[in-house]
Amino acid sequence: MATQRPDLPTPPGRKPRRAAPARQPLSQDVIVDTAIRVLDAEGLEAVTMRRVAQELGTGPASLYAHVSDKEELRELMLDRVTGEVVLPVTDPARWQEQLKEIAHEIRRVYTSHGDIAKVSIGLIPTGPNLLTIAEAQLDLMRVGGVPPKIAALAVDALGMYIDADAVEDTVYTARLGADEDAWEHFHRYLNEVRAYFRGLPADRYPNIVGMVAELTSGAGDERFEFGLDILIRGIASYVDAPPSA
Amino acid sequence: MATQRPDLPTPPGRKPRRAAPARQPLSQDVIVDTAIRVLDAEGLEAVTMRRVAQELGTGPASLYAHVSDKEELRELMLDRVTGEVVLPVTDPARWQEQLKEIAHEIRRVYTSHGDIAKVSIGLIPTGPNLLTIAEAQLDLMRVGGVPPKIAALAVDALGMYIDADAVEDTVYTARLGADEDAWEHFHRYLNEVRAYFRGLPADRYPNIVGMVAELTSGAGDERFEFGLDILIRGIASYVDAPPSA
DNA sequence: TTTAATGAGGGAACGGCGTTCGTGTCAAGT
DNA sequence: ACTTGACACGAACGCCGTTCCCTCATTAAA
Repeated sequence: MATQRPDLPTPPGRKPRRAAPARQPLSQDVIVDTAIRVLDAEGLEAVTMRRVAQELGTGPASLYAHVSDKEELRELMLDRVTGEVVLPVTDPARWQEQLKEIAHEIRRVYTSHGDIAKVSIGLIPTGPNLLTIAEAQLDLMRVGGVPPKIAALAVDALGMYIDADAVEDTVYTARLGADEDAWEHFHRYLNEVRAYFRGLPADRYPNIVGMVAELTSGAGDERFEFGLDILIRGIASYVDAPPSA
Repeated sequence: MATQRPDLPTPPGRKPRRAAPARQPLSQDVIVDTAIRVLDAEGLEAVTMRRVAQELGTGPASLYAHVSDKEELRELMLDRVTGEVVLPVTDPARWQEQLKEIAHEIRRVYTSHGDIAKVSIGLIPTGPNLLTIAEAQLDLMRVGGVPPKIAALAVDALGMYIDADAVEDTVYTARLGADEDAWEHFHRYLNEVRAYFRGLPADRYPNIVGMVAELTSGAGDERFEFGLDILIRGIASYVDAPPSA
């Protein structure tokens, strides 16, 4: 950083001011901002107290005045990120499509922020942004005629599916950093898996061997869409009466 | 440890034997065994190289002759655990029920082994035990008349759902150790969440406020069963023709 | 205007982590 | 009897989250 030179005596007529003359004053917001910048650039594992502090030109101890915990910082990051999700205006005629749109949107936001989905998994959503999303989903299912109990569980199941997919996505994207040949490595690995499946004993694993193509095909988007379709169909199967509003 | 005293000369007539006289000879199997014992007792976070080594009465460096990585150890643990899953014999008439039975069985095994589900998430299943499970699931869907492409994706979606549910389950079970009053703490927290939901502005979150009971009810088992039902219904909705065999 | 209280900032340290290096030790092969 | 090679492991490196405690700018009270 070299903003300080303690080896030189203070010149006369100049009071020895604080170390960093005009740095931003360190608040929860700027900490979360910085943490997300590190997350985007190097993944969730790189978001350590020390790293964030260093990025702000200070020591790790300074963060604990604004954030109680590393866990709290992670949850704050998640809430900040979920604020980027854009929700549609409920259209009763398209409730199933809109449910899918929301899922795709969440996935888009998650996968654009490294491994952040890992924070979401196994966390009861209480942040305002996540609540707004849940509200939109519940609204769509209400106008679609899904029974309340089913709708409540569907929010849960959808969330789990989106989280798990996003995590899976980023696991293989983030392997070996975001170097240019990460894709090549991934494809190499996928081909290894394919060869491994094909080479399995056909008498013990007839279905797997016979379905290698189906099991290993599908880029992230397509696979996600299919799984989503299964879920939405399942949800829709509970609809008895048409919506009233 | 103090099993050795290099500062004293070796007494005559006694060859200075190895430190530990008759310890088990350290193999990949005993390492995985020990790791799982720690996992069961104190959770996945406690499974560190040092901890496992200590449990075996040795240093962490010794493990690296049998296990390349902590990550590899985790995957070996997962594979060992999935070996406990008991699979039904395919009965075409009950393919949907049996698909559910498998899911429940996996969940039972996972939740009986601490946070092990965290390892499963975002990992292409290549271990023999996980492959056997996938084979059974594919077989059930084949006889059920589910199109191969859908079946392949369904295996994935089911796995994600089971993993995510098991993780969520253990997150709140494992909070504050497995002390006797962990449940009480959990219920206290759940009541806080309920009160928080009820206190939300009803104009912005009408559905959430109106569905507090549905959203926060359901012990793990019931919730899991409902989500599973949604998934199976979705899968079944793709069945066009009845099975041939 | 002076003084006292407040509380954020941050240097240093503690205990623990994954992993590597180099050395020691022993059993099997020659 | 000697070599060799695989395994065991003490020690160390560079990380980590978190806490202790002192410095010091700011602010409220006198």
